Amino acid sequence: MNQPVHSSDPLLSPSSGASVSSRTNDPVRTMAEILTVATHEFADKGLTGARIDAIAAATRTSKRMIYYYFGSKEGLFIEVLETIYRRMNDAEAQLVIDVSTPLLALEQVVHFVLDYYRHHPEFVTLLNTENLHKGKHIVKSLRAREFSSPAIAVIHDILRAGVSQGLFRADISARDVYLLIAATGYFYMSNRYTLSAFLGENIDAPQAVAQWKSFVIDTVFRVVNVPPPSHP
Amino acid sequence: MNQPVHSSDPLLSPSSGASVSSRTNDPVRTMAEILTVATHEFADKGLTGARIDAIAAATRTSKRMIYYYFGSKEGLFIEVLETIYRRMNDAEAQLVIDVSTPLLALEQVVHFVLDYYRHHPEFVTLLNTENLHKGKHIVKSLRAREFSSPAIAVIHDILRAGVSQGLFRADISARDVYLLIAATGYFYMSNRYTLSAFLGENIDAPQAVAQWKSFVIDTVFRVVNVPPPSHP
Amino acid sequence: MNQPVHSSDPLLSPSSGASVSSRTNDPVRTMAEILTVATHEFADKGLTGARIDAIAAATRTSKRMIYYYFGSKEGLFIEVLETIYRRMNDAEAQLVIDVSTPLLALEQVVHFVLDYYRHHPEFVTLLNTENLHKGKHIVKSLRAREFSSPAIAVIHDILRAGVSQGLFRADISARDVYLLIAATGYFYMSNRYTLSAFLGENIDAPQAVAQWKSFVIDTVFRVVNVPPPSHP
Amino acid sequence: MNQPVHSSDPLLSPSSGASVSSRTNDPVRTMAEILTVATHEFADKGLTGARIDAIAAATRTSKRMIYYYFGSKEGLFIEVLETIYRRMNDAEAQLVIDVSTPLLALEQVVHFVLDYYRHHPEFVTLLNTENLHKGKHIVKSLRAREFSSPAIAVIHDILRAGVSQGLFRADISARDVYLLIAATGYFYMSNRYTLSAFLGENIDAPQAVAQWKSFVIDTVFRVVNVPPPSHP
DNA sequence: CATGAATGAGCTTTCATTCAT
DNA sequence: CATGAATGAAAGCTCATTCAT
Repeated sequence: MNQPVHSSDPLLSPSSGASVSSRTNDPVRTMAEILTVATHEFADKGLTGARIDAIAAATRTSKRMIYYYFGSKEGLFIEVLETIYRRMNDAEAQLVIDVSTPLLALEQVVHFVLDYYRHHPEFVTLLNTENLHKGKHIVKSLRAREFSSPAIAVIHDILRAGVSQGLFRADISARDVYLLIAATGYFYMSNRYTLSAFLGENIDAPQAVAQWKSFVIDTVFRVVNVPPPSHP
Repeated sequence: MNQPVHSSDPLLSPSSGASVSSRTNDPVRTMAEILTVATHEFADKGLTGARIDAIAAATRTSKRMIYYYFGSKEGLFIEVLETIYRRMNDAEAQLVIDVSTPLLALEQVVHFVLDYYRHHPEFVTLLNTENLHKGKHIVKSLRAREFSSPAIAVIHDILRAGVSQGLFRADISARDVYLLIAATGYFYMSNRYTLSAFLGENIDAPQAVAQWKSFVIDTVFRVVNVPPPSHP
Repeated sequence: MNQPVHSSDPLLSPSSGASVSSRTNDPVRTMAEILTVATHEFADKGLTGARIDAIAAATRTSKRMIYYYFGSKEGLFIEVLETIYRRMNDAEAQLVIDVSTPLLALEQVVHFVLDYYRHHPEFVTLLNTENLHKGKHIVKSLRAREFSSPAIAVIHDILRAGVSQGLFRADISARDVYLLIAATGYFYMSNRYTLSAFLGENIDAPQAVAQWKSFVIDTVFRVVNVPPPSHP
Repeated sequence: MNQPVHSSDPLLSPSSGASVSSRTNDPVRTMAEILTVATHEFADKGLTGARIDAIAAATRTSKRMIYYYFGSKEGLFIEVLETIYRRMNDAEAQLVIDVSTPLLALEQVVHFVLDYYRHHPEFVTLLNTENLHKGKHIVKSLRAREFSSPAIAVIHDILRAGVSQGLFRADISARDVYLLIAATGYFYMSNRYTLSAFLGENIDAPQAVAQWKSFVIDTVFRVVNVPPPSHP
């Protein structure tokens, strides 16, 4: 209902590349530009705080085109969500990890996840925004269902390798380990402003970030290791 | 001064204090009512999404009174933030914990924190909203600086007791343990909608919640226990 | 660009330009209409007393368009100021005066200035309003700097001619003569209500106006002349 | 309808001086304070721009008292007008001038009037405000009718003395001379901001003011004299 | 494909004024 | 005399969206 003419239409609109007569008609580029700008605006201001005017102004196109391509503010937001999800999925999919050294592999995963949040603050705020709206947009997205969470699969492989090497305990799920890593990384990033005020320290300082990361790694190691601590 | 007498009054409506018949002039009640309603609205819609009209409509007062008492939408939001922070602080301060059994005590803290987030979803969304705005309101609040995070102090005492009983390792800070607990509880609650969509399961189901809680408890135990797992 | 076609149109309403049937999209006309109405409202009520609602209501457009074109109430006021300044400038520029008869020419200038204030009461109140605000809007206007006060130039030429004919004294500036004429005309018009109350007479009566005008002409003659003409 | 209890009420409210039991009850002082503050506010912002809240805040009393004493915003404005008129009248009445030297006396009057406007900018803006409202408040004032414009009387005496000394021509009215002086002084002061912008010079500079004043004196001399003084 | 003009509904905020005590 | 609480009406301004070309 919202994307009329895409690249999936070989006839009818020789867009994209070097078209024939029209001047700036490059729908693919236009849509991409809108999406980029919208991602920043939504991440910066939230869904209700974002302004269609502001997005249009930061673009080489006009407000009208946003409606032409995305139908509505919500339609645009949905595509923004899809985009950032896909990007994270793609990044996870490129995680190349040597499961023959499970502990090292786990450490790499922690690094990846925590760094990803840190380097993509818009991912964090956009997810928060979507959760504020009780996930109503992501469930409307068909494409969102395609994402396979490669990171969980990776962790799964690592855990299996660790178990078979006698390093890890067996009764633990990749899902839980993933959630643990995600939680520690996400929370630290998402709540950095209120945490800094609350704790009276600058949570964002490189030293603090590094210390937290090593604490998380240590925690994850303790979670997967066998023998388990002898707590009664 | 902020959560006075609501509908929870023993009798019907001879509002607060010793007045008998007056219908209006009860500033304490008026302010409290505004704050209560505003907390819900801001938690539900965010700062920009919240509507002063909606808040006023859900109140026995008028829009005008909101500005009389709170000056602006932002002023109201700041007081809402202060209120929820104070409430959490008060709740933490009432944590009565027997440090003579450190593991049990830790478990109780985890229960408390995770339950608190679960039972106060508005706390979670309001903090997210404040972080979306980069913490600009909480730093304006003078009162916010008075909060002492009793939970961290409690954890501190527990850790010390555990160490002196030879149960816990010594090189761990109460701050990190607190953040670990908070992160796992907060993230699970805050992101429950996107997580449910992403994982393809209902994260909110009582069983899932219980399983996560026990995973967190297990994780915390492993973090504090000595001897540490023998990872090289 | 600012006073286009109004009700003074020869035919009925095929508004401006070459359009035939369109009812709305005529920005030039829309802006001009807003400016005309706003000039009256600001002149009548002052800057703070003027109501955007009232301006919009007296227009075929909506309040929204005022903000679309002028950005804010102050922005609109600035353009109103520019407009009335330009109009006076244009009027002065069309003063065709024969300097070969300097006394007659001076008299014509006095007539022009005093008549201009009298026939443009909005010019007087708008300038008063701007001065109440300490000239903060006119300094923001770039266009206002282009106005060249043709009247002073005209007086300058008259004075030079008068001197070379041996009629006028030489040590007098066009600026001072202009200010003298402006002061007498402006004050009489601007303060007509309080003056009438204060003097107990109707300053506005045609006879009073005529008498004042001849007094001013006499005064100006005396100021420039050496020796003064022995007119009884 | 607007001043309930004044000093004209010997019984009923032993206010003013050192009262018996009540604390700050000094209606005379309170009213005077309100009037002073209101004069500044109205002069600074105009009638519609002035804020009752602002006036009350700058006072030791409350908003309620303004209504108690003056009835309404307009009632307060009327009394402010009366006050400044009375003050000018009083100042004029104290003009002591030696009519035996008519030219010197005239010069003193010019100095007085121009200096009065210069030192009482609020007088100028308040009159402008009243004229914006077409003098509707001053006509409501009974007291305003008592003012006798002593300055005109003074000029009248000077002119008569000058005529009898053979210095001045006889066919000139004190009213016109007064208006001429007032116009030049008032206009220069009232329009100083727009004039400065329009002329591209700082009309307010002491040198410019002095030059204008001597031009006005010269003009007045020329107006009254017959034969004109042969000042080169 | 693209654009500038237009819009109705609703937003936050302000104001002079009055009520209850 | 005095005060803090309360208020209805309306102010200036903004928003997502659509129309005409």
